[in-house]
Amino acid sequence: MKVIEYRIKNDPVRINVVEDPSDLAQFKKFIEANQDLCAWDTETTGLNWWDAKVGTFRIRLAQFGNGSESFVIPVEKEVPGDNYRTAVRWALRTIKRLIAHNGTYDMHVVEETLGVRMEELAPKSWDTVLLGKLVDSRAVKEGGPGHKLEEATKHYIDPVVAEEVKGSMTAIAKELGVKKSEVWPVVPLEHHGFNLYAGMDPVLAFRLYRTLRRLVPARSKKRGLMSWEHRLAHVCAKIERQGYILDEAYTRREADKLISEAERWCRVAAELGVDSVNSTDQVAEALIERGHKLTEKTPTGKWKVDDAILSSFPADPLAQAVIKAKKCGKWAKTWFLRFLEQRDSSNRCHASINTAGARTFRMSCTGIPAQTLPAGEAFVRNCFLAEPGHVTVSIDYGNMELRVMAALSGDQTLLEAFRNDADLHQMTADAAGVSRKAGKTTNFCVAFGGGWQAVHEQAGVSVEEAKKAVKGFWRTYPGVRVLADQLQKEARRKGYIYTATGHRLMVDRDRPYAALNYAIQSAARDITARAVIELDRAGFTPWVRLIIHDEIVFSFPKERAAELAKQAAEIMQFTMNGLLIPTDADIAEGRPWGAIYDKDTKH
DNA sequence: TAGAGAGGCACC
DNA sequence: AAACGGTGCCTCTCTA
Repeated sequence: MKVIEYRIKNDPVRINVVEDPSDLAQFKKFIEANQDLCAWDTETTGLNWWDAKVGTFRIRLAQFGNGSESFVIPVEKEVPGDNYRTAVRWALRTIKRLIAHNGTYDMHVVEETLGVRMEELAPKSWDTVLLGKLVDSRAVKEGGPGHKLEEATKHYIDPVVAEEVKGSMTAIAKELGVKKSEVWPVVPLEHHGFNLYAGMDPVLAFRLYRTLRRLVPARSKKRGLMSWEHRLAHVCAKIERQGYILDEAYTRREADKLISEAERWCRVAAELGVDSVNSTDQVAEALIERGHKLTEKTPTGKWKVDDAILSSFPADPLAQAVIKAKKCGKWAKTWFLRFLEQRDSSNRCHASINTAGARTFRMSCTGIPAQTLPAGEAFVRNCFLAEPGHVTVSIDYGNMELRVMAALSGDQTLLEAFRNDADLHQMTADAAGVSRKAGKTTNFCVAFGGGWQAVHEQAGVSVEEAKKAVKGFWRTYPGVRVLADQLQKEARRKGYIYTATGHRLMVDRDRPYAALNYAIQSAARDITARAVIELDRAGFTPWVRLIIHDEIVFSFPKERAAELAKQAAEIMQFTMNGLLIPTDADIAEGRPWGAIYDKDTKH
């Protein structure tokens, strides 16, 4: 056993690094003594846990600890009897309460590499990222504590420790002469700095747990949010695990087409003097040289050269080439090539779902960036297929955020409009004496915390019409005014608001108007989250593929698709303060996700 | 040479 | 009185 002595402020910390199977006796003693509550973590070769089957992803270390002592187990090292791996499996199953920082990842790791199912661990896990979000959901750049281990350590424990831990892997990479992103698979298991870094993780997670638990607002606790958020995370981890089938042939074909198209337009641009179409500086300079007048600048004083500006020179071959080259290149790399790179050995892509990603707790999704795929068309969505013999089904909420606004405010006119299925956008337009477009944009802008300026820019209507529309909105729906004022007052007085479900959301002092949107957005997220949990209870999770704000995508067996869609839609729909948030199911005729759009366009 | 910031563009 | 909320990700550019 190698022992590393460390200090957090003045508290001694002891890190025991197992060097020989005979050291495991001491480890087992420690686990037995700490089995009621113990923190853990893993170090791995990379992030793609789904590649464990093909061996390009491996677990290297597993660590367990409390606030003052930890053990580092070199699981990657092969020893007779497989003792290290057996000991880790035993520890994970013996500990009654596990603490981890972003534990979903580690659960994927040990499931794929050690065969410990996440179903065994998730129900007894606390995740310090989720607890941190409940305390303060803001990122560092938003003035909050942040949620990475280093950030949370800096904010809640000790900045010196955070700096040393954060800096240690950078220093090791430098020492080994590799990039920081490449250090994980090559750093020797017994490297002192690596052992310190690894051994400190569970110690910090344990300390964070103790601190954060106390700081979770009483109201959130009373509403059961701690366990509710963990349950949601568990369901989403199962969705990540099963993944979504990639249509490899289609994806490759479309990628190739886009790449050659992009190359063709890049050559045209190069002949006209721009060899880097994504460089706004170059493009601006070339356009000016070609005699065009640029008028708009960015906030930092550079020439603005976006799609709208490029499109204003329809006769210029350079502008057109830049538009096409950028679009094709971006689409190829962001969607098609990325999916091909990310897929596992059985051609499935695994999204990474951050169940409380945004400061409003809205989920965010990477890997399959489901929330930013081009909407309303099949092109990119066709990369993903329902299982063989299944069809894609998409169920979404109708007018979710506006209905939530109505339900939260209790505004009688809005509620009445929704109950009668009235054309709300026309209603706003008529009440304000403006166009339908101005009315529709106003409805959304107000829910986003916007004013006439936003309506003017987005709807493309005159300043006068925009002002008239916004004024009309507040006059017509006075209940929303009351709600917005209450929330702003609360935000100004306390610096935060509580949502309908009991989440505390910090509001910037200089942007109190954002409170209305936070309340709406967060409540809407909770309705979708509730649906995800209820669908899981009803056994639907194996069919869930993606969650996209107000939409859930399923792969249902073809013969049962209509029946299952109906059941799922009923589970998802929700009555909030007496107002129904209805759901609508789209059943595709085939396996590709995009087929739901083909169906629409046929009619 | 990695990381951060900015610009741009995809979405709810 | 008025105030546009929340994301992911690619590329270029500058900095340390």
